[in-house]
Amino acid sequence: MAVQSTPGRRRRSPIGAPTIHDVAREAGVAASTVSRAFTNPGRVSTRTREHVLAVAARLGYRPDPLARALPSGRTYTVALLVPDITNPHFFGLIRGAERQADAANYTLILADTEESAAVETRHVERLSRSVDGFVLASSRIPDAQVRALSKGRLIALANREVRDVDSVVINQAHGSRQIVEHLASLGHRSIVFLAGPRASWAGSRRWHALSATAKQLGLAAERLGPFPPAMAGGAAAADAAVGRHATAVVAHNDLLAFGILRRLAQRGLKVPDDMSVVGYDDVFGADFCTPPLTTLAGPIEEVGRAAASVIFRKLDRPGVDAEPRQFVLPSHLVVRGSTGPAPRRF
Amino acid sequence: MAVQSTPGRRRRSPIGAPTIHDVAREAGVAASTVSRAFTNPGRVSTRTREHVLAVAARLGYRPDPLARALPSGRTYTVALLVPDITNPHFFGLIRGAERQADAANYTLILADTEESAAVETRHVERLSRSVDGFVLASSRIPDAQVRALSKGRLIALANREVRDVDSVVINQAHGSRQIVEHLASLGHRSIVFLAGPRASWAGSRRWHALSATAKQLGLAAERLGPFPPAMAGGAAAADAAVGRHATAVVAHNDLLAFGILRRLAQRGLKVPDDMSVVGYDDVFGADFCTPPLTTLAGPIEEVGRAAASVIFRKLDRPGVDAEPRQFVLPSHLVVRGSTGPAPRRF
DNA sequence: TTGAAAGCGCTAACAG
DNA sequence: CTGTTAGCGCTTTCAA
Repeated sequence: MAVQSTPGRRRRSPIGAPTIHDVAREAGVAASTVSRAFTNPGRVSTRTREHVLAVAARLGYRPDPLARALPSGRTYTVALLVPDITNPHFFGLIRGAERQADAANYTLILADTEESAAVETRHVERLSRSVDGFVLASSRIPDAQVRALSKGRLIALANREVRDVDSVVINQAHGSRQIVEHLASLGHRSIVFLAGPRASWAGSRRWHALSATAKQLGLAAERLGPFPPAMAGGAAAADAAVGRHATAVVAHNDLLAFGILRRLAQRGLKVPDDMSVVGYDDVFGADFCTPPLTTLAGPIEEVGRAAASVIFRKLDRPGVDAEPRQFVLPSHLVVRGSTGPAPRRF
Repeated sequence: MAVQSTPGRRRRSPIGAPTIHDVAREAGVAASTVSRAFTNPGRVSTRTREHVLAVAARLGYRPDPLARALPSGRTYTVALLVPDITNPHFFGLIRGAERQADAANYTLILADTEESAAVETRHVERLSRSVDGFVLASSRIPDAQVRALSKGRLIALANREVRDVDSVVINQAHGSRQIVEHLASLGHRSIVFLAGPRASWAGSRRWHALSATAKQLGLAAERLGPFPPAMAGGAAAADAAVGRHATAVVAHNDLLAFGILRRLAQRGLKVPDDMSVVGYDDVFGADFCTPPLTTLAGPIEEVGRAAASVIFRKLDRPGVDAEPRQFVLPSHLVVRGSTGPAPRRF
C-alpha cells in the first residue's frame, strides 16, 4: 500500500538521493503533499508544511529539476548564444546575463556560434527542448528567420533589432554621429569605415549612421571590407586604408582596431599623427593599447542583464508585457590617444 | 486502443512537438520500437528501423533530451565553473571546453563563482542533478572539500591539483623557474612576488617554485599581498613593491601585472628601466600593453579541452580509465619588453 | 525482432 | 486541506 520506491532499477543521480516518496513515507503524508509543501506552500496547512519541510531537510531531499521540468516544460534554464566567446566585448554581456540569471534562479547555458548563422540556428533547434528561452547576442541570422524562430520560442536579442522581437541594443546611430563629429572637429575631411561581417546588424547600423553624418557635415565616407572582426583582420584592413590615403579610419570593432594599430606601427605609421583610428565597444585593452583607443562605449553588461531579464519576466509572469519591446541603451564616445588632428597632407 | 497522446493537458515545448507515440502510431509499430530505432539501432530489423526513421523525419520528430534524461540520469550536459568570467585568462579555457563539448555532443553550462568557495560549492550542489559532470576551473574550494564533492560526482579540475581527483594543469614549477632564471640573468638580485588570492592553488605553486629557485640561485625573494587578481589590484601591489625598493616583480597574473604597469607609469617609473614586471597566463592584451608584458604562457585552450574530455571519456565508457589522472601541460616564458637589466641602484 | 507494461521523480487535476 | 490517480516523453525489462 505504501508508495514504496521500488528498487530493481538504478536510481538516478549521485548515490540514491532521496525522492519525494521517501520524504512522504517518512513524514506520513502523500507524495503530492510533499510536492505542494515545496511548490505551493499556500495549499498546505502550516503544520503539515513545516513537518514535511523538516523531514525533507533531515533526509537531505532536494527536488530534481529534471523531473520537475518534465511535466511542466519549465527548465529554469536559458541559453545565451554568442558569435565568439573570446571576443572581450561579450565578456561583459555574458557576465550581465549570468548575474541576472543567478538572481532570478535560472541556469545559463552558453554556446559559441562561431560567427555562423547555421551554427546558431542549429544550436537554437538543438536546445529548444532543454531551455525556457534564448538570448541571442549579435545574432548573424537573417531577420525573417529570426522572426520565424521566435514563433513558439522565447527569444530576446542583444545587439540586434528585428521587428516583432524583443531586443536590447546600444545606440549605434547616436554614437556613430559622435564619432564623425569628433573626427570632423579635428579637421578630417574624409573617413574610411573598415567593415566587419556583412551579417552584422550593428555593423550596418554603424556604417549607415557614419555615412549619413559624414554627408551632413560635408565629409567623404568610404567603406572597405569586410574584414574578420578580430585582431587578425587588422593587417588587411590597415593596408586597405593606407591604400586609400585615409587620414581617419573607423573600425568595425575594437578588436579590429587593435589589429590595425599593430599593423600601422609595423609599417612605421604614427597614430594619430599620420592616421586617426576609432573603434567600437570599449573592450578590455582599449585603455592600455598603444596609443589608447578612441572608441564608442556602451553599458554592455547592462545589455546582457536586460536581455536576460526580458526572458525571465515573460516566463515568470506570462501574459503581462506580451508586446515585444525594443530597448535602446545610450552610448558615449571615449576619446583617447588614437585620434588627433588631421595631417596636412595635401 | 491506440496509444493516443491524450490532450487535456498542455503539451510541453514549442507547439505540440511530435512524440515517440505519434511516430509509433504513424509507423504502425510500438513506441518502444521507435525508441530502439533511435538509441539501440542494432536491436531492430533494418527494415523497421529505416521505416521508423523515415516516418520520424517526415513528422519532424526530435527526441526530448529531458524526457530521455529522466529514466537514465544522463543529461549530456556538463557544467564549467570559473572564478571570474571577465578574466581573459578563462576565455581560452571556456572556448576549449565549449569546443570539446560540442564535438562530443554535450551541452555546456557556464557559471561564475565570483572567486568564492561558497558560491562555487553552492553551484555544484544546485547543478548536481542537472548535469553529468563538472569542470572546476581554478577552484577556490579547499582540497578536502573538493575530494568530498567528487564522491558520487564526476569532477575534473582545471588549473588545480587535488589528490585522487582528475586534473589538468599548466606546469607552474617549471615556468616559475624560468622566470627566476630570466630575471637572474638580467642581473636582478632579488624578486618580489605580488600574490593573488590565498585560495589560489596556482598562486601558491608559483610562489613555492619562485622562492625555491631564487634561493638556489642566491636571489632574495619576498612575497607581498594578497591583492585582488584584477587590474584594480595593481595600484596597491605596485605601491607595495615600490615601498620595498624592488627591481623586479612577479605578479600573480597578467591582470594584476597590467594594473601594476599602469600604476608605475602614473608614478613616473619606467618599465623595465626602473623595475621589471612579469606576469602569468599570457592573456589577451599582454602583447600590446605598454610595454608588452613578459609572461608565462601555456596552452590554456588545451586545458579546457582536456579537462572536459576527461569527463566525457568517463561518461562515455564507464569503467575504463577509472583511475584519476593528473595531466600537466608544458608552459613557456614569453619574453617581451617589460623585463630588462636590473637598474644599478646601489 | 517486437510489443506490452512498468516506471524515472515530480506535478496537477479531481475527489473527498 | 490532503490523498488518489494520471500522466510528462522516454527507456528498459520481460515475454512472446
